[in-house]
Amino acid sequence: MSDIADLTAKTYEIARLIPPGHVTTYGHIARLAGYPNHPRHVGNALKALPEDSTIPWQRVINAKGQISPRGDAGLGVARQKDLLEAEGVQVNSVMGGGEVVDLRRWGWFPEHV
DNA sequence: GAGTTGACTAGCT
DNA sequence: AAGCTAGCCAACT
Repeated sequence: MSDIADLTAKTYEIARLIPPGHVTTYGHIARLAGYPNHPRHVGNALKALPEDSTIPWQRVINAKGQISPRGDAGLGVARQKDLLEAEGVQVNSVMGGGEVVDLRRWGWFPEHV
């Protein structure tokens, strides 16, 4: 079993632990999983999820608190924003089409799980 | 099998 | 305060 498969599994496992109404970052999940230098793969693992997955991928955003775009003209971003707002997370629109969450208020950053 | 890409970050300018 | 650079490493071309 490769380390990466382990990280992918832990990414999903940790994502499920994020409480509704909170968000965390790619880098933090990578750290909790024990792979502090692999934040990119966390994103890669999440983008591979099917749309009807039970994993709350919408609660994972980047370290700046922004919803990362994926070159689909913002469709995925809009869907993610909807899901977060439905849980009570405030998502602020930024000029240019970006969406941002205040990590000081909605962030979930446990030391370990 | 080498080069490019990316749902990232931390640090410097 | 906002933007750029370097570092990172698996997946894809």
